[in-house]
Amino acid sequence: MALLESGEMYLETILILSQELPAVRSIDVADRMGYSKPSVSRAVGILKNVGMIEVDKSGYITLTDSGKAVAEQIYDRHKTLAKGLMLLGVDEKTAQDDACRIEHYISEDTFEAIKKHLEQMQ
Amino acid sequence: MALLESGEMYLETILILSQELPAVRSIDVADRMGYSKPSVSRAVGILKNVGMIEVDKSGYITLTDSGKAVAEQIYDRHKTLAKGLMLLGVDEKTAQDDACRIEHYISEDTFEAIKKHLEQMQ
DNA sequence: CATTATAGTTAGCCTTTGCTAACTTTGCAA
DNA sequence: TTGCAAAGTTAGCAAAGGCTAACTATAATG
Repeated sequence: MALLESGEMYLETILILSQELPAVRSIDVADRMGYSKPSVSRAVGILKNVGMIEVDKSGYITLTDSGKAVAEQIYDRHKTLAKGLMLLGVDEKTAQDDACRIEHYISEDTFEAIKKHLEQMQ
Repeated sequence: MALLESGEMYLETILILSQELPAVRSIDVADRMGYSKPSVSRAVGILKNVGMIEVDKSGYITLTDSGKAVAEQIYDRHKTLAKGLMLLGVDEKTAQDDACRIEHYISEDTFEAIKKHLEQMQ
């Protein structure tokens, strides 16, 4: 009953949606991720159980401090990696897609090294 | 009955072992990857069925042309990514581990862009 | 108020990819 | 030749994370 890479994607999506919408519901997450309602329902239940999000009686989802920390870390990675790949000449769509996968699989050390390198490049 | 990221890892491991050993058996793959014999047995069966490897009556495994193409692509990515990360200051162990994961998740475009960039850096 | 659309949940299936337990098969050595 | 060790297979479990079908609950509309 865990949630690993997929959990990170849910949290990142919730963060992004919370910057776009006045309130985030499961259905918004499902629409954005292209997943079914039951898949999101289960993921939301798990993320709630592990203390990453809170869901009020109206079904509005908010990130807890720890959930926000994870979401922001991943989103930060996403933006940095995507921007970096575009800097290397990769087209926007591909850069976004690849960043979206890589972001879950690199260590903190590697991310920091890449980030520093990209800063020096400019 | 497919084999995706895991299949790539099996093929890469078979390629590496075939450069180290006179012949590669399932047990060698199991030992190297730290997997159980049944896990490898199934993977070998699938890779054989999809035409990525051949297994003779003695149990010796060889890559087919298509299997070798995949294995070499992944191994090439691995070496390039790991070397690149070390160039950015990531320690060897971390670079190896991260390369081992990233190698399965990037597009050809992204890999080529990274490779070109690393070449220009030197 | 009754109906319908929207949101969420429950139950249960499927695939991938690991595992253990328990066989079978084979080869070598006493 | 018997007999064990090493290699491989079979059967079946587990977890993660998608899915559909079908239900419930709520909200909005005629």
